[in-house]
Amino acid sequence: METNKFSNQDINRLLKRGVCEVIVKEELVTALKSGKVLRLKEGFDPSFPDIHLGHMVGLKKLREFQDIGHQVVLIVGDWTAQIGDPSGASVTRPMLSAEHVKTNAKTYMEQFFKIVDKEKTEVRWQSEWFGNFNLADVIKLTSKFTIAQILARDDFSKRYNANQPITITEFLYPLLQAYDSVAIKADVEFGGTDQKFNLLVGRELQTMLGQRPQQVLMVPLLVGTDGVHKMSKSLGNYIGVAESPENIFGKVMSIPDGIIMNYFELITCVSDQELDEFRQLLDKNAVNPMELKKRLGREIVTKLHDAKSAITAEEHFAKVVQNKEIPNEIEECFFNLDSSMDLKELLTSINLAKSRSDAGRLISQGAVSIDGSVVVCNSMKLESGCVIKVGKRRFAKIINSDIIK
RNA sequence: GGAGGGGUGCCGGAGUGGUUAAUCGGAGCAGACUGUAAAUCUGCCGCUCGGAAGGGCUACGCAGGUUCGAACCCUGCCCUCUCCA
Repeated sequence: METNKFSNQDINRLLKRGVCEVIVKEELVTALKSGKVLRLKEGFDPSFPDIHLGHMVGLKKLREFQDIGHQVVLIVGDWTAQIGDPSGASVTRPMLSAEHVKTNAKTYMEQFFKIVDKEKTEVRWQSEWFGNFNLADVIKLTSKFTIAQILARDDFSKRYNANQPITITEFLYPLLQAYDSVAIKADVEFGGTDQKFNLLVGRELQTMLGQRPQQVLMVPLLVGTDGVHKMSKSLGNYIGVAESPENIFGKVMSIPDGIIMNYFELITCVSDQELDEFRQLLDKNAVNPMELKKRLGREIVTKLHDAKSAITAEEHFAKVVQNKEIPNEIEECFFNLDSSMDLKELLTSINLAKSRSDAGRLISQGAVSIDGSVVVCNSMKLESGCVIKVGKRRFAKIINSDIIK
């Protein structure tokens, strides 16, 4: 099987937009030109089954490689999941049950294949090779690297210098990931720039074991909706691939103006020429950034859902956020309105407030309104079918639970 | 094995016997404003009772102790870091 023929210009484009660094670039270019189908490795940790836009940068690039004929190998990190990627201050995690790993992997793949072509993807589980590992194998693997080498990784050295604990299992993480490359004979491994160390260990181990070292393609880290930190679930500044169109659109609208172009470039397919136009418009203040953000939101929702959802999501945003109106669809909540009505109780029980104290706070801050009028006291008469609004965008339609009986 | 640090609310990090539900920063929430769920400003930010004023309960690694009173002092334990071996 051969890949499609394509020019230097195509290769340039492929390795430029949304790519941070390629090691070794000349070799990858040669490999791409050779016409050989390359095995593109991408791994994931099934303890975090949710994909967000940050991951999408790399997945989109994988897709581009697929579209010209290359093969993706998706690795389910059912062993590394138990260690936890040492980038944070994470510690060894409890073993996930086999069942749990399975359901997480399923969830992950549903999201993964929204972007990557399922037909051109081979799914492999780490346990296929690590399941048979014994202590001798572990010793053989670990003896190939030194502590000094491992400590060269930025995350490790930072923690080490800050007198924070690092377990030996965490040191194992890069080695396991590297061995994956050997096991599947990877030609190229994809990852964020924060993965550089692990990716390079893969190259080393492959060389040691007589394989051709994989090429490493690093994609930039996407900044989160806060505009400051990298997008991550634990920081809460993420936009999930599986979220509703309304949520995705709204979250896109909440990004700071300064990172609009960054998002366009990394996670949409809007052409380079058009992006240049946008940049000029922004520079000259010739466009309201909000309009560009709306376009961005439409692009992203279309990619993750479809064009129709994008339109609905935008309408929803205009209606609810900009005009402060009530959305078309409101979740119905059942509550017994008869007995001595207690609004705090109601808000808490339908999850519009965390606790009765929280509900009290919201009421006193004027955040709660019923059918458009702001509530000032706790006890009041409610009609079945009334709409409660809390804050800017939390709504519930209250149905008297007695009626349906 | 020895010596010395450290464990505080979602996170970072003050506080070393009472006025501490615990300074401050970040996150989060709300209101105002706006060009948006941007930015900015203001307020809130353990649970619970109360319309409010105010009250009760729980909380500073764990378990005890001293004291009228402890995040703060003492004892033991657990976790963790550094240095020496």
